[in-house]
Amino acid sequence: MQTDKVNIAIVDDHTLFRQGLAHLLTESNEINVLFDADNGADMIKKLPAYPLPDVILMDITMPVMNGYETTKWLKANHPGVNVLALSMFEEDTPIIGMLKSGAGGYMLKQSKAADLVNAIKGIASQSFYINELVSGKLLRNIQNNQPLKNAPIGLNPNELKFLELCCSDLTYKQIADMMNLSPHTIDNYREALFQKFEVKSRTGLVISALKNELIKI
Amino acid sequence: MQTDKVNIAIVDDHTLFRQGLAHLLTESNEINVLFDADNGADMIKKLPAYPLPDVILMDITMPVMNGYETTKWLKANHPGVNVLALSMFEEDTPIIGMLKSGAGGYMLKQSKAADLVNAIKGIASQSFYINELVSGKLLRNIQNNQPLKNAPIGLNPNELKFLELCCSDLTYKQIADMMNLSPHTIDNYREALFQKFEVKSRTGLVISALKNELIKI
DNA sequence: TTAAAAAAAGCTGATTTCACCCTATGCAGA
DNA sequence: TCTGCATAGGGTGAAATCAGCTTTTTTTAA
Repeated sequence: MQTDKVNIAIVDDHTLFRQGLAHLLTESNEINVLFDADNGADMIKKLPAYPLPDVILMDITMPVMNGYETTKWLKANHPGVNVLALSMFEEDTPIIGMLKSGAGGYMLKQSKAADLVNAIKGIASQSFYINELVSGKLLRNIQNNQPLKNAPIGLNPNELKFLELCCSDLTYKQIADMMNLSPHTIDNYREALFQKFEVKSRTGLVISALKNELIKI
Repeated sequence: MQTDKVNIAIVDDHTLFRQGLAHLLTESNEINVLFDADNGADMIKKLPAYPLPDVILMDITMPVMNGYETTKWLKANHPGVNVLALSMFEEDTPIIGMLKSGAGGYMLKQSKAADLVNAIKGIASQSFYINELVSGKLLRNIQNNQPLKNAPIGLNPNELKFLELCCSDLTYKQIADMMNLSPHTIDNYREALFQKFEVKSRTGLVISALKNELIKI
């Protein structure tokens, strides 16, 4: 019946995906899509105009305000709203990162629609939804009992800026100039990021950053 | 009326996107989605089971068989079927590349649904659909009258394999070992690809390959 | 079968990147 | 006040990467 429907919102920067998903979910008759938004900032702007959603489907990499920040904002300002992360990648970092930011579940865009509907219903009723993908990561996290990337998203604004400039044909020297910093300082950033991402080359860094949905190309 | 509907198929490896889009387009009442497929090989398998589509919406980067190959196969085996490329990027290379492969149009996944419906109807009736994105590229192609990347997709299997291995933490030496080639030969590939992509570093190469939808991470 | 083209392998040197070493400053908490 | 920590800056040397050119082998086409 109408009143039992789960009210959701969708935040993703690809219009066709977002609107397509809205139609797909609406057809399930168990979900009501209140609104959709292009990115976190857009969502914050639209939020007051609608009833508070039960669940928000959240993309991670988006322009202006990404999924990590937006989820943290939601938990600070509307702790009752549940967040279900939607991503293309199944790396440790974005999964743990989104959960730590406050998401109650993590689904791949390669999922089947029925599984997504289940996840939305689960998260609406229990505030979390642990699928195999997530439980596997959590289990390994415990079994290895080393903290296993539980704080890998801690990038300061300068490091993030550097990371973005890394994804280009620019040399480190050129990046240093663009950021008005000494090449040595840039080298510190490089060093720090190599350790955080456990990579040995700039290329590895770029690939990791993309898979961890920290940057967008 | 029913019989005027445009029959289409959707080929894309992200299930939620593909199915969402199918629902979205079905609602327009002008489009009938016959079937969808995970990649080119899957499409070829499913094609005989349905009436021949008027238009096929084609993603570019897909596992097993990508959009370029699949479009070429369609033009060779079912020249009457129109292909509309769907991509996240607006680089020259994939646009020109898909058009050369035989696509009749090119749309971004950031497009609005109404624009996509227009493109589908246009391509169904005229076999092509030239939006601003495509016409701009074509115009520049003529104005600069240098061939402007009209043959940038010409990678042999070894180069493609090398390109994929480049998107990692591996050193060139390790790549040479994995491909059972001398590091010097690898250096030749690197040199050739740097020229084709007009880049000066391995990082630039990786970013270009991703934007040109030649590889998938 | 011979010439041309392409692929593979090689060399050298300049530049960039990588890995470790260090110091100084400012700020928060014990 | 002292300590720890994060940020910023600096230096050195080894390794990897980049750029350009040459040679050999294989394939293709005339």
